[in-house]
Amino acid sequence: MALLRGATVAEIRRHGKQLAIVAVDGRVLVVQLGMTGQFFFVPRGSAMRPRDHVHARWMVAGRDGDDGVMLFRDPRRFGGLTTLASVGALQRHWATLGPDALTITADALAVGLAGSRRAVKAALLDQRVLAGVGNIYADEALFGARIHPLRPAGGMRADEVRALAEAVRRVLRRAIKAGGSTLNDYRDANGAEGKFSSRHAVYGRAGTPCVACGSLLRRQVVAQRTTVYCPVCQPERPGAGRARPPVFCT
DNA sequence: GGCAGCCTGGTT
DNA sequence: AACCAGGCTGCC
Repeated sequence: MALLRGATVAEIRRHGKQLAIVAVDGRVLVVQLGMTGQFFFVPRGSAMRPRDHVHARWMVAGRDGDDGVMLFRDPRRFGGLTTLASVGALQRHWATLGPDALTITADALAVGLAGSRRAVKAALLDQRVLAGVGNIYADEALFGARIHPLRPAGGMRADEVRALAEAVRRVLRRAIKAGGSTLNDYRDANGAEGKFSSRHAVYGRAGTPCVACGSLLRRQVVAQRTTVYCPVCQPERPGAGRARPPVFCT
């Protein structure tokens, strides 16, 4: 099945980190970028040459004459393109995902974390619990909520779950506004880098001072992923009594 | 639950 | 040459 060949795009949807291009005839192309997948738009007449690792290309005709070629590149090939026959199939496909992280509520997050003894960071990365958070933003959100990544997921106080849900929404909103986090590969469809990496509070900053308290940030593998946190702001054993307000850096 | 494995490229 | 990386699946 051609990947939407001949289709007119009706709408683009997103849930968590998955993208869906819905055609007027009902076909759906589901896109998972993985770690290095990217869409790249080459305007007609552009001198840009397709680079390596192009796995799909679409000739596109825009409404306002912005024609060109849309490429799907993915050097590491962890991403994927899947076609579905209908929006109903898309809904079933996405039923396996948890609530979307951009709008996660404390109550919905509490449901996902309840009863689990695994590390809260592992739960945040589990797309069935929460859809849309990866390694960078899991660390950033945990820092924002002052929660140690190894705390048992089901052991959060209500105020901590609330702070964590807020931190997830906030860090994602701010990252999106900055165009995302470019470490090496990430670019938007016009080739622009994301500027949020320079504002990471913890990710990629192990061994440097915490922006909130000055303690040296610690690196530790959690849930098989590199994890950076502040051992002082994010205590392994939460202090009994009043919680300090979450700290966000700019 | 943890973990290897899928790939390539950049860094040490 | 070895190690590391933004994600996810499937096997123990």
